[in-house]
Amino acid sequence: MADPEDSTDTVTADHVAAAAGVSRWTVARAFKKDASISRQSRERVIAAAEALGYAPDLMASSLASDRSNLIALITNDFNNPHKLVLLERLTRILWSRGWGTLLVHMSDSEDASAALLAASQRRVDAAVVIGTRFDDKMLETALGARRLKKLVIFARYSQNPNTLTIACDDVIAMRQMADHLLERGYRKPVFLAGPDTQSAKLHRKSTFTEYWQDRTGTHVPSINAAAYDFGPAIDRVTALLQDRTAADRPDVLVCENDIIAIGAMDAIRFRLGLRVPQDIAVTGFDDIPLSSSPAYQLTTYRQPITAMAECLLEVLEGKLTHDVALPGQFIARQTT
Amino acid sequence: MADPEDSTDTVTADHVAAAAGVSRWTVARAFKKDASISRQSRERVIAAAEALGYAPDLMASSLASDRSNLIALITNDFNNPHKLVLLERLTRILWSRGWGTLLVHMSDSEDASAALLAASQRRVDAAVVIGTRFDDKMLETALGARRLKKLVIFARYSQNPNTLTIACDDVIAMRQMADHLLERGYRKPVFLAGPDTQSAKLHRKSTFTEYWQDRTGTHVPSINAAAYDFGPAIDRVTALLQDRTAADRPDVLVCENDIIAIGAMDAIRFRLGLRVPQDIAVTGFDDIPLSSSPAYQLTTYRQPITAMAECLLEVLEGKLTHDVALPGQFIARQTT
DNA sequence: CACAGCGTTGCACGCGCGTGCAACAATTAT
DNA sequence: ATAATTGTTGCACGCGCGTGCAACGCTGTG
Repeated sequence: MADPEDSTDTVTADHVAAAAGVSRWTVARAFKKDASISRQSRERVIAAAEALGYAPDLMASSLASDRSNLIALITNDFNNPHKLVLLERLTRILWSRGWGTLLVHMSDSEDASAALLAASQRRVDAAVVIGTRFDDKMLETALGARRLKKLVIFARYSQNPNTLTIACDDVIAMRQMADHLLERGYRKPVFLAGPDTQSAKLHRKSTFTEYWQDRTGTHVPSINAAAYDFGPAIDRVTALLQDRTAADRPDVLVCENDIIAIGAMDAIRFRLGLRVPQDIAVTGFDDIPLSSSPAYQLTTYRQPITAMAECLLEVLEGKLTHDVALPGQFIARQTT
Repeated sequence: MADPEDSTDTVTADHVAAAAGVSRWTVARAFKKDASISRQSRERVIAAAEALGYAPDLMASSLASDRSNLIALITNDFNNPHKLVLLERLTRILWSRGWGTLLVHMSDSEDASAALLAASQRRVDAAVVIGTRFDDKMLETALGARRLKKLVIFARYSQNPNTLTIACDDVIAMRQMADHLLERGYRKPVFLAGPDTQSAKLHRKSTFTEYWQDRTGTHVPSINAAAYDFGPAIDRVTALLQDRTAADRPDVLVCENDIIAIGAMDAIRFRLGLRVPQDIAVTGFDDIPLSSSPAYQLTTYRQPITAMAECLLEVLEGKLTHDVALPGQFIARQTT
């Protein structure tokens, strides 16, 4: 689709150098932030580059240096709309700071190795696993085989020592959530979690149940949805609640995230004919766009995605080398 | 995060060649599909590569050849959950065929140039604009400045001659939708479209209104939501319907896509206190996951994403050089 | 006027692999 | 047995740019 009348192929730094009457390396310097170059040289080069339509070839640059300015964004769970929010924020912020983002699909846990391999073959400077459950051991073997400079777990926790975690502070969040529920008079919560995995999980369930135990002395039962999706949540909640009398029901379903909470609400309203929050209250986590729609008005907790992305930038620049858990924002709506 | 005890840095084809007792080029051949190489050589090389943990450097390969096997996926509208479906399908299929996907955020129309520039700097083999409205003229100037091998418009239509369109066949789809509505007895549709743009739009509105005119002789009024998001759709539909008597209302809202249809349903049910479909019917387009939830049960039309992705592969491989519009699947649910 | 000090510029070499061709070995036909 | 054919292997050169160093020119001081 290139214009045939102008098939100068690619214009390289050499062409610009010739046009500007300098050497190729001066051209490179003109495009480098803090390079040692005089103002007039830079201006001449930039003008020549503009005229020729030159832009540095990042791929060749990656080969010559040992930085690619490429980040692999690895995820698998495309059912949760929250992923879209994460992807949007990360790509926008990363690109604005000069990082390219390679989107990699990790279809299943066994596939982690392939995903990491693909990333390393592209010379990425780091791989970021986004809000995704995966098996920690699997990850370790994958890491062993394919060497990556950095591996960041984003919006999830991992115990893996070769890994850096950037996440929302589940502990602060769930305590605030519990305080809110106690204040509103709820006394019989059930925790609805996603699929149970060995690791890289969230701390929401354990924090909530332990804190609730501490404050009230009562145990919080918990159940699992088969996937982080509303369908399985509907099934699980329906199975939990059907044939129960009002006295026998929980008074609030504390859900691990919004998409599950939305499934829970659908089950409560459309399968069981009950009302939210009058019959059963519901809370979520993430504050996905749908949660603020009039149909749901979900009480939830918003992750500090932008702040987390800023942390990621610092990690990429090597300024940050330890795990980070950031507080988000509690959002009370109509479901509690 | 690399193991310190094994800092062999990167292992190149030369290392494998030495280990296998062949030349570097034989190593390259071993990894090439239809290369001229004997079976035992290949096996020796593969074994050596395995032992050393070698995988070809795709970045260096791109530099040497003129193919990067990289595709830029350009999008801007991260509000629509359908984007997540598109991204998931495309990345999965493309990676499985050896293509890497660079996710690029095109924040606004003026930014198209920057997005295309970023893509070209990474030497992408093609850029795919995904289900996104954009200004066609803007795109052309951007194309002129930064040369790309191929530019594909995916899930949208474009008149731009330098562009290839792969989309769902809106004409077939909307005629089927209209037939369905006529059959069910609806007679007063209103078309709810997204923001009005000059080009790269969809053919849904024009097809529906023209076909309806042909079959019934009546004009179809149409309105626009300010964005492809449920919030603006709620506002627009509320403004349309409030203060109207039942006789004065449309009997069906034909929406350009599901997320707008869901906003329309929310407005009808929660703002106006009416029922779907008894008071007003609603149709969508895309069949996003939420549309099948018990809360919505939306009548809609599913785009043939997998088939479209297959077409994209053929375009990338140069086997296909003309626009494609593929039929999808009509899905009748409870909102009509 | 000479010299140090500094800002600026040029250059050899290499990053890891692909292309196209030439040389070579293995196989078959004459 | 020799020549022609096919299959297999090796290699020079280059892709576009970064790194580190050496050389250059300029200013100001003794």
